Amino acid sequence: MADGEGPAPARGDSLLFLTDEQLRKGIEAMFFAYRGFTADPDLILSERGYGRAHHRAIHFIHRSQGTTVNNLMGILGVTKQSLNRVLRTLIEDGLVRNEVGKRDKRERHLYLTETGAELERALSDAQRARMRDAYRLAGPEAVSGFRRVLEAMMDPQMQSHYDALKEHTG
Amino acid sequence: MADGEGPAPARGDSLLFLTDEQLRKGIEAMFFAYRGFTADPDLILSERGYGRAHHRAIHFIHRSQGTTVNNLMGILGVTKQSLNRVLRTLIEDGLVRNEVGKRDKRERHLYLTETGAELERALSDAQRARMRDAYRLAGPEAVSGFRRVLEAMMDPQMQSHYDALKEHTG
DNA sequence: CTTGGAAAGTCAACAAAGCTGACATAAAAC
DNA sequence: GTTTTATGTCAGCTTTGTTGACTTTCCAAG
Repeated sequence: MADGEGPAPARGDSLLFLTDEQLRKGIEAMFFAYRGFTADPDLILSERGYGRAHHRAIHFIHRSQGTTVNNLMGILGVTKQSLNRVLRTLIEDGLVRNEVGKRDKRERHLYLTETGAELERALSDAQRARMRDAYRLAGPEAVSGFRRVLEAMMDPQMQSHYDALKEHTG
Repeated sequence: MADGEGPAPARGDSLLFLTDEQLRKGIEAMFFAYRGFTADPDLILSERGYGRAHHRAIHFIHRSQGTTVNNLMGILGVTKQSLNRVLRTLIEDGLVRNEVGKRDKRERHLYLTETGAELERALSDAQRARMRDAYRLAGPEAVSGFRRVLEAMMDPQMQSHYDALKEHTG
């Protein structure tokens, strides 16, 4: 509560003095920013009768075309039943395609259809625009700091999902 | 898709070249990090039969003791009915106190009781610990970048709620 | 070849937390 | 004295999560 936003007093090189107030600001920043982060896609989604759960499924199917239901469950951290409800509507609506595995026929590999890819583009265009503007406003040095803190905030499990595609795509 | 994580090529001073891949990583970082961000409080809350909505109410009542229902609605961005359901249980359980306004008797000012403050401490201790560890891991320069990007990502409305307490508390 | 277990799908029931709409009361504002 | 504001409440609906039970398919190990 005491000194708040003043220049963060640091000891040594990487040891930080962090007041509860500074931490609280970080916590609230996450809260308010996450709202902005989802605001634009939410609008597009609600126009088409979908919700955030559909967005997440679409995003990660796009990111890893051919992924399985099981894998998607792990990434999204939801149950089979919860995910299935979302996938079923997306398949029925022709946004997602369901392909029986060749090696393992129990698995269903998930792909976006052209329609699905269109929605994905609309959603990620909006979200990327927001992210790009924020990056530009914050400046180049801020971007890497942003990412570093977020990565350090993840659970190790999620870190590995996050890292998964680093090798081949970035 | 092309060069991915390589050193971000910048043009001029504050103009950034941002590939879709870099932006996608930022988007996913937000997604996965938010899960870590809420994981610890969620555990504590579920032990006591509360949810995230209760946490948010408790947090912002603590932050601005004596705030009104109307104000809280604005901060949380939910309807009166939704907020009321949460507040009612918190008041019934003796975590929040409800005081008729002195100047304007229509208003109810909200305060945490001692029990409420205890839960708030448990929740924010956990959340601050996570935030502190992330900050320490990411290093001092990362922290300000983190905050700057998040602030730039907020909707202007939310920015003002976020800034509201900057003046008196930091 | 049989059996055990994994992947997927489905049904049912439930809960948290959001929404709209309608309505009531008290008090402030005009 | 009428209107508006702040709050609270009732009812009903939606989205998205949860358990638990059960089935089908099929890989893999015995």
